[in-house]
Amino acid sequence: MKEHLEELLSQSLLHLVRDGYLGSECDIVPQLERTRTPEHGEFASNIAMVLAKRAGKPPRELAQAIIDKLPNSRQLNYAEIAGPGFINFHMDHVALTTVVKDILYHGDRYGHQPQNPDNEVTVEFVSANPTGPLHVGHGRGAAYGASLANILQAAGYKVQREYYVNDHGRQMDILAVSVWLRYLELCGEKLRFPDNGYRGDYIYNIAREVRNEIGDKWRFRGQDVLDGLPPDEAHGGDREVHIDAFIDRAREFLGQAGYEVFFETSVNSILVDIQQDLAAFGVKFDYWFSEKELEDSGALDHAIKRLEDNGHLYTKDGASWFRASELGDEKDRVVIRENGRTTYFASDIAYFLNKMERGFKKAIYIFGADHHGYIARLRAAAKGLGEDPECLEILLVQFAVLYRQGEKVAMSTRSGQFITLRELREEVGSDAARFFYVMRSHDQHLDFDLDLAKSQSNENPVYYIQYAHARICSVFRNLEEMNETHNEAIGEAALDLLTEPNEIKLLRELSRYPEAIETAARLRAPHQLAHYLQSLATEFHAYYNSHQFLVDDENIRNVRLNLILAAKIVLANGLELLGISAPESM
RNA sequence: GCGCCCGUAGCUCAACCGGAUAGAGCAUCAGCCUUCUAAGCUGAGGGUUGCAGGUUCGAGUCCUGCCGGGCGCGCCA
Repeated sequence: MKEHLEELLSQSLLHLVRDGYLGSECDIVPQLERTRTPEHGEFASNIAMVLAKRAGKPPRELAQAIIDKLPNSRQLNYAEIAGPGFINFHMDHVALTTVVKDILYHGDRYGHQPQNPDNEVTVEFVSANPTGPLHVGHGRGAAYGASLANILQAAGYKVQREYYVNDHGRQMDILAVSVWLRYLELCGEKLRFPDNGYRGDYIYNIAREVRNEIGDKWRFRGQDVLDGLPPDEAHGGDREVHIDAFIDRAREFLGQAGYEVFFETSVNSILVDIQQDLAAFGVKFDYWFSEKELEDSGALDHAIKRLEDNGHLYTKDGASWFRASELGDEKDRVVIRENGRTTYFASDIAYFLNKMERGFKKAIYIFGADHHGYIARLRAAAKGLGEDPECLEILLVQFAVLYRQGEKVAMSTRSGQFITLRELREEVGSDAARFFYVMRSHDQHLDFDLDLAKSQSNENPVYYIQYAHARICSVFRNLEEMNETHNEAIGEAALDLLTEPNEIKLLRELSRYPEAIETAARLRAPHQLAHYLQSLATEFHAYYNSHQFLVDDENIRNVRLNLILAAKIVLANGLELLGISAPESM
């Protein structure tokens, strides 16, 4: 409906340009937007006010000229000037009822654009280090990323969902050592656990796993392990120095083979856990990208060489630096350390280049708000690589702050004090959690009241939407019990009977779905879809309460069934994109 | 100190390149189940969009300053 109007407007403007009314050039795309109130019709355009200066005419006069040149259309009832120069478009009834036909015809494809293979994007999200289970902070990124990816796909993008696995760095070493220490404890050794180690219960579980596999093969006397290590923070030392010495000690005692057992088992065990967790949350990835792979495949060297060739690297203090400050970052960045190892940032650069070389037009990154420093850094990297920085898009998801009994819940992975995504899912359910996470704009802080989510889960807005879907299903069940069938053809022939105010409002809402998808995709705003579904459910519930569907008159009955079937389809489509189930009954 | 994000109803939040009378839910108050699921519906009250300027036909939205909150500023990952 909107597209049709845009076409009409463009033709009118074209006429005016040809007649010399608007001056030489007119490349302005007509802006159409939904009106706030029905008195202003379905759509309004401010085009006359925008072009008034250029045309040298008062806005209202220009508006009249535009209206005069509008081609005839049976969908458009009339257009009128309002206020300072708005053009309000009042649609014909047939334009609204056609929507029902469209929806029943297209089914779960309604409102979704055909996939354009030339518009390929990669969306990277979650990418949490495999050092522990996902917590509720990761949940928001997961829900947001998954929903956004689905919405982009519905809007016609070809989407690849990626998870970057940091299976390489020092944090992983700390993890392996933490597991080894817990393993020694299980063997009966008494050791002091480092301040900087990972403390969660899951570390014990992995240690137990290793021990079940290989018994006491890697047991050493606790005293020998600790002997001569620099003091930990609690004893007046430096926790980083202490843990690094511990890592060296582990490599020394365990040897290459033994160290790998702890390292690999830890990473794999946690990764599998994360994968299962996300799958149960309805979040699927097309590609789990391994950081280690970057080094092994030569992609890392390749990217660094590209920077070098482009003249963006220099050497200082034995390290290799990227001249990021000349490309918009606040300071230069090390890519190869004095000790010869590449930095985490070097991997980021290589990964981005890899994405571009795989042919993506756009690489979308979804990061937690604490990563905002990455924006300038990665953009500099893109420029340094000679890639278009416009291909890089970083979306920051603000923190979800948990509240329990009115108190902020403190969280830290290292201390093992966090609420896991799994716990949240089990407590409030996947559907409610998915909805809560995306019902707010991603750039807003999210207050997640656990007690409220748990105790009052029946009042979650998600149930309101699902209930609308279930009610419609119930109507059709009742129809069957009455030994009646729904005849869509009769309904379609009777579309002009949909004249009740509640029906008009529902029709209007249904016609807005394609626009909601388009807006949500363009603004990277799944919450737009969440809000749309809420107001669609509102219109349905209002209709349900004011009119009977299963009436004797077969024209009215069937046309109303057509309408609510259309509503059911759109509700299910929208919920699907948000990763939420559409139950047949509740 | 420097940088990024945010500030809208009692609470949690919407408001699509700057558009018309700033909207929902929760909470509060008053109503609606002999008929398709009351996890529902109808109605009411509730606002100087943090403050002060500026830009223009028009500002919650853009610019400047201030106030308040969050986060970030490693040869960490």
